[in-house]
Amino acid sequence: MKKVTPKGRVTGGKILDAALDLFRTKGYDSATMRDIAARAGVATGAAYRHYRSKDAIVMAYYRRTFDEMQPEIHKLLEVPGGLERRTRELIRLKFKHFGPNRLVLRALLRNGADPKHPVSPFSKESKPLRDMEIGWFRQLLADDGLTTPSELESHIPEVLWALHIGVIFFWIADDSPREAHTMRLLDQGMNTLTVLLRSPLRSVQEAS
Amino acid sequence: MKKVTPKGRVTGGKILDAALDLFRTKGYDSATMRDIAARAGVATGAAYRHYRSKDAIVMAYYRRTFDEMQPEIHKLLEVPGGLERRTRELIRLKFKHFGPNRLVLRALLRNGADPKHPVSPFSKESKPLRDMEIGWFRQLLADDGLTTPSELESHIPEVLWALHIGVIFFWIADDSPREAHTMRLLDQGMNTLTVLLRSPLRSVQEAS
DNA sequence: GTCTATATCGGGATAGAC
DNA sequence: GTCTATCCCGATATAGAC
Repeated sequence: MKKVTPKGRVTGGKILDAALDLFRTKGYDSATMRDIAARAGVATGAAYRHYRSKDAIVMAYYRRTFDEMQPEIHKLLEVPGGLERRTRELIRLKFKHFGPNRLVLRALLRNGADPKHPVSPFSKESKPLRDMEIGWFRQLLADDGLTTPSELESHIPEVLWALHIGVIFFWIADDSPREAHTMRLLDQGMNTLTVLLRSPLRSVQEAS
Repeated sequence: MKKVTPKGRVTGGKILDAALDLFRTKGYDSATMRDIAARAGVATGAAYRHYRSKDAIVMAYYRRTFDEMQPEIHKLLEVPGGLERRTRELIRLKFKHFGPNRLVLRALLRNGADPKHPVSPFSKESKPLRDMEIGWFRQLLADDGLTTPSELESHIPEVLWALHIGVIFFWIADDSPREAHTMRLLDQGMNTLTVLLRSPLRSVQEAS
């Protein structure tokens, strides 16, 4: 946990890969740290050297996937388009990248309701990642002409981010075929939301 | 878990009380089953005879509180009033009764996102309780003149129930002073919601 | 600084004798 | 129903090889 040497990075990656593999096949709870370490070809103690806890492995997975999707996110943020469509596409991108390990995320969100817990999206440990994600929404809003009157006072991007977390919670819990419930929520909810965002918040009325 | 003898019911109650006591003072995680059993004056094994798991104790707490609030719920359902106000009051009632053990509920909702998990509000084990709660919302809607076209097809009460679970999730996670964020969400959200429910869903337009 | 090996602890859950 | 012993697993600690 001190320095990140090249060797350490490789081993850390091996452990992460082994863990994901086992999480997918056996499920998060059934995959023990001993299993994970064994499959990665290291001792259990070594696994704990790289990851503070079993949860931390899932966090690392989140972080890695987050990084991997950056190019697509930036592409999305560059091409213009309506707020509604772009917000929906942003969330769809998350679904696409995290989809293969949707059930693994459940393990993370178990403690998601506790802001004190390190792995909660609301924790101070998650702040750097959270701020970047909030930045996405701030830009989407700005591109749509909604610049906040006093930059410090408006929390609309944060609210949008919180809503998107809500959608993800819903998605994680959604056992309908092809997650149809979530897709419906996303389609209809985003529509409603943008309508709400438009009318009372803009000082200047702009036709869409 | 087989038969409920009078003696067993008393013991079960003692264990539940001891557990709640410890949960409040030490927190859910720190209160061990050994602690709980010891305080209740029984062996650890005995505790497991009455409750399948530690979670199951919290479920039993939920069930007991649910029963205790029934009189007030029914009173609420009897007196007429607007949909918006009554829905808000219904949720407020939950806050009132579960408030003293709000943090204990966190333990339950940890696995809330997994419909397969017995303690999830969405699980088949929770169905009886869930159906009763959905019934509340169905009645609120009916009293407001919204009878569903085809009784079997409309899922609006379920949706309302799911939203109310969302509010509770939010409440559990809310660390703002006096849970102010939740209260604001409740006030503003309910307003928006009823507006939405009214316009496109009613076949007959009624002025408020 | 990275990793192995192993011992140990704490706590949820279970089995079986009584 | 009770009680004890036991298992399992996450997490920690330690000593030493490289």
